[in-house]
Amino acid sequence: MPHCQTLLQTLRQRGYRITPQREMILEAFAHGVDHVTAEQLFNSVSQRTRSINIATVYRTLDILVDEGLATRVDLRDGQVFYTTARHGEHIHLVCRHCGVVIKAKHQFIDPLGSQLFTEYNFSADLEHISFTGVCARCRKESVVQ
Amino acid sequence: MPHCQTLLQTLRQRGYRITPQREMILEAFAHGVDHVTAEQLFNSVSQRTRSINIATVYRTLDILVDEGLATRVDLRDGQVFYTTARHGEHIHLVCRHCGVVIKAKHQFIDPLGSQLFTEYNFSADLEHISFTGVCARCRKESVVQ
DNA sequence: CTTCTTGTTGCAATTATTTGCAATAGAAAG
DNA sequence: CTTTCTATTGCAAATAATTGCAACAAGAAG
Repeated sequence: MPHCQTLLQTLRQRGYRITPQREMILEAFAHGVDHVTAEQLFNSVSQRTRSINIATVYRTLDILVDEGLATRVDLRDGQVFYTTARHGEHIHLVCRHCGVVIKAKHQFIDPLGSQLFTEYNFSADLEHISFTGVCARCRKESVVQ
Repeated sequence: MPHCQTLLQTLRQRGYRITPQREMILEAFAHGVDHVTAEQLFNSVSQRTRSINIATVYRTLDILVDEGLATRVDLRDGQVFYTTARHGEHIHLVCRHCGVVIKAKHQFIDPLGSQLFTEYNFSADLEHISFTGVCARCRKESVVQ
């Protein structure tokens, strides 16, 4: 079953209505690249139909995030990206100096997830976590702390 | 030495000019509450002077983040907060369902920081990290995954 | 103290995101 | 299939955040 079908079914199960707009947004979202912005999704869907509004894209993405089906990734300089669980789990290491994004092995974060659950009864969404910091090159080049 | 003086000195050392606007913003930032929005800082400084512009607040906060002196915390529903390193290290657990924020012990994340440094030579900013997820109550009440 | 360089500011315009509301249309029930 | 309820949409307006640019001023140099 394609990933977008999974998303649609999940939303339906949770009481959301499936509209043509949502179908198209979810299809573009699930089949697209790793990270997309709301704007990119809107443009993608716009090529197929005129019955789509940027507000609807934002609202649909909000639902996905609230339901844990997507993650909002703030990769520096204000650009907000969205990503699905489909693209394999990994950690993003974002350099706040040069903006480079390093994909790190996800396993490093597993112990943390367990601890947060045990200690705080909190189920953290760690599928697509991202950390900011300074990469090796920028640390060498400048006196950036 | 007050925290705002430390911030000022650090910025000066790194080649930034110290303007009255920056002094006032940093003082409000360092002496204020744990988390503030750009808007709140602007209002705070506005009470003292008319020589302040919201754009300057945003630009100053951007510098602080780039320099690792502040952290941008996206606590759900679009509100962006900023926090300094002064307020003790801790992890934020933000429920994506009800929005509650739980402060967790910071020590849980230390091993991760070491691993990222060893494996990727990446120096992650883990002072004020925040994770989204679902809190215990919301997990009980609904069928939220 | 004065000069000079260039980083910083304020303003206004732009872009990004959210929201209120009336019209529309899923989907459950008959 | 039709009705009914109400979630969802599109639109326009509101709000949040960013950016270009000319005027200004911090701070180094003399």
